[in-house]
This record gives sequence, structure tokens and C-alpha cells, in this order.
Amino acid sequence: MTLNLKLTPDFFLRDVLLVAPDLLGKQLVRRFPDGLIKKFTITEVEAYRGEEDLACHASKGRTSRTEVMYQSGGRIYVYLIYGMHYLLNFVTEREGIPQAVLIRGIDDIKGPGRVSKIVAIDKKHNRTSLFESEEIWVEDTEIHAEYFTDVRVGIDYAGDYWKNKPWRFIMNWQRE
DNA sequence: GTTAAGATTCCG
DNA sequence: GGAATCTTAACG
Repeated sequence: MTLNLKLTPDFFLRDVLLVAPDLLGKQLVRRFPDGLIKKFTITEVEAYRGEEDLACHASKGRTSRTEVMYQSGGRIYVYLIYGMHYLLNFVTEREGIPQAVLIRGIDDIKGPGRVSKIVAIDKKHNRTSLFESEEIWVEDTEIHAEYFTDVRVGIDYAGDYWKNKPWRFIMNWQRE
């Protein structure tokens, strides 16, 4: 008997370095505009942690763009990158602490831009609450995901210290 | 108002 | 290796 329960605030109101690996193996659930519901297993994420993290958008401080990261955990942060790709993030921690998890992979889909395309995420989902949305939420599973870590992708500008943090979390391929 | 650069992807 | 494509933030 598998219970698929929607994740609640207590899951997201923790440090991003705890939430990020815990999201591996969880189900990203999407009710598409036509009403069809699909569930995707989260397989790869990255953590962005506060104003001091030079790779985190919040290192620029509180702006209209980063304001959502300062809200309490459980909201969606979506932004457009390179003029063509929307990237999907989940905000973590209590109000006032700007952190977020970037969803880099689901099922066999690799790459955060492709994730948003498959799940049909765009800027209108920015600031949406995962607890109140009828379109997007995350469900718990009984999967205990094994994973390994690596450095985050595409943040050479963040300087040696931050760019070398092993804050990318990748679920191991399941072998039966 | 102008401009540089980006948590990327796809094509050649 | 480079283009595509546009928002944000920094600067004037």
C-alpha cells in the first residue's frame, strides 16, 4: 500500500541543504490545462542558499525578482534564462531566509530548461504555493533515494569558493 | 535609456 | 563552437 501524500510546509521549512536531497525520488505532480494529471519522479536538483551564496540570485539582495525567495518555503520560483528557458525552483526555509532548490531532472529528462518544457511551467507559475495550487504540487513516496553530489552547473561567475560547493544532488540509477 | 550577461539547449 | 532570445540589474 503506497500512500502518495502532498508534501506540507514542514518539509520545505528547513535548510535547503536538507530539503534538496530529500526531494530526490519525490513526485512532481502536474495537472495540465486539459485536466490530465501526470506525475514525474524528481531525479536531480541543486541548492541555492542565501544572500552569501554568490551563485544564488538572492546574493543581489531583495529585488522584485528575488522577493519570492524570501517568502516562506513551499512557493515556486520561476524565471526566464537566456531569453528562452524557464527554470523551476522550490523556495525553502522560513520567511526572510532566501533559499531555493532548482529542479534539474525528472524521470529520464536531463536539464532544467527541458524539465519546465515537459511539465509546462512558465512565468505565470512564479510565486505559486505548492500547498494551494490545483496545477502543481509535490507528493511523498516510499522511495529512499540513493544519491551522489557534484558541483553546481553554469555558475563560474560565483567565484572559486561558491562554485566548488557540492550542492548538486543526483539520484543514483535504480538497479533491480 | 542603455547595456552586459545569464542556475541553457540545440544545431552544425 | 555558436546562435537563439529577453529579463534583470547595474550604470549613466
